Amino acid sequence: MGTPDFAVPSLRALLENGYDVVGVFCQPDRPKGRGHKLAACPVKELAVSAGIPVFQPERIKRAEGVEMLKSCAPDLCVTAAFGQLLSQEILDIPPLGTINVHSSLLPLHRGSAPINWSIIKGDQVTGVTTMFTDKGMDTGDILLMRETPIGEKENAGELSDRLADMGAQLLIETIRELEKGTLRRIPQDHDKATYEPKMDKELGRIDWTKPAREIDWLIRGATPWPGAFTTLAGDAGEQTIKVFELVLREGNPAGQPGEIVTADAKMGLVVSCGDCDVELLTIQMPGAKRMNAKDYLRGHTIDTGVCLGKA
RNA sequence: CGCGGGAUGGAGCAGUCUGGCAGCUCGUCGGGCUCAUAACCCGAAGGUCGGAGGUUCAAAUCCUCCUCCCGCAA
Repeated sequence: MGTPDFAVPSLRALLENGYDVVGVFCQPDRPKGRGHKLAACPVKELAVSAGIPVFQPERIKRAEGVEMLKSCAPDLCVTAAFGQLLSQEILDIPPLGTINVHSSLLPLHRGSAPINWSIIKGDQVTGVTTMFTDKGMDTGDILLMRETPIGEKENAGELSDRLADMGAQLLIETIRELEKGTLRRIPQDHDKATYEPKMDKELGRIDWTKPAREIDWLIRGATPWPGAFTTLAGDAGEQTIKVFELVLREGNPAGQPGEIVTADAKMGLVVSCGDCDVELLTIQMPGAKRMNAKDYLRGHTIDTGVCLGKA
C-alpha cells in the first residue's frame, strides 16, 4: 500500500527480491496537471507495468476496501506513504501483520510529512524506520532503523529520493528478519514523540524577521513542494515569488526584514532578514520558470528599498 | 473543454496591439586602460524570431493548425 514516488522503490524491491505481491493499494486517480486529466499515481504505474492487481478504494476502512483486501488474502501487508489510515479491521487481515516504512527516526516527526519537517526543524540527522503499524498515527513498535545525515544544501525532494531507496532496503531486511524470526519490536518512547501536520501551501510563506538559517531550512524543507514563497507588491498588484535557494551574507542586515537591499544583474538579489542579509540565488516569478536571480535581473527590474512579504 | 503566462544570437528580456533596417541588459572572443575590478573604453563573432501552412509588395508582428515549456488550481 503506497501512493507517491517515495513508495515506488519499496514496491520495486519487493518484486526484485521475489516476494509474491498479491495486490497493490493506492489512492484513487485524481485530476492532475494542466488539463484536468486523471493521472495514475507512481505506485499504480509500476504495479500496472508489473501486472499486479491494483485496488484504489476511496476509503479502505469502508466495507468495500476491506473486501478488496480480504480477496487478496495477504500474509503480510506493507505500507509506505499510502495516504490513508488503517482500521483495526484492516490490520487484522494479514496474519503476519502490517509493516510500515516511515521516513524519519521515530518517534520524531510522526505525521505525513516527516521529510519536510526534519529539514524545516534544522535536524542534522534523519533516517528511515520500519515499524509494525497500529491504529495510531505512526505509533507502532519500531523494528529496524537507519540513520543518514542531512546534506548542507539538500532539499526535501532530494532527501526523499535518498530515503525512499534506504527505506526499500530496510524493508527487505525487516522482512528477512521476520522470516528468520530474529525481529525484535521496540515500543516507541511516546514522551519523546513529535508530530507535525502535513505540508500546506501557507507553510511555505517566508517570515523575513526570522534568522537566515531558519529561512534556509524552510526553503529547503518546502522544496520542491509546496515551495517556499514570499510576496512583492507592485504596480500590477501582489506577485508571488518562489524561492528555491539562497546563501547567507556575513554581517548585520543592511535593511529592515524583507527589504530588498540589492537587485542587480551583477551583484545579485539581496534581501535582509532577521540577523543578516541573504542572497536569493534561485527564484521563480509567476508564469515564469525557475531561474537564477541574476538571470532574471538581466531582463527585469526590481526596485530596491521595498519590503518582501508585505501585503 | 478548469483558469492563465510563455517560446526572439550562449543567458534573461523588449519589439507583436498599429506589418516596413533584429533591439536592450549581460555573457563570449579580440584589443586598450588600471596597483586593482562586480570598474571603464574600443572592436568582433553569434539569429531559419519554436514548427507548418495562409494573407501581403512586404510577416517576429495578422489568420489557421501543430509541438514544447511554465504558473494557478487539484
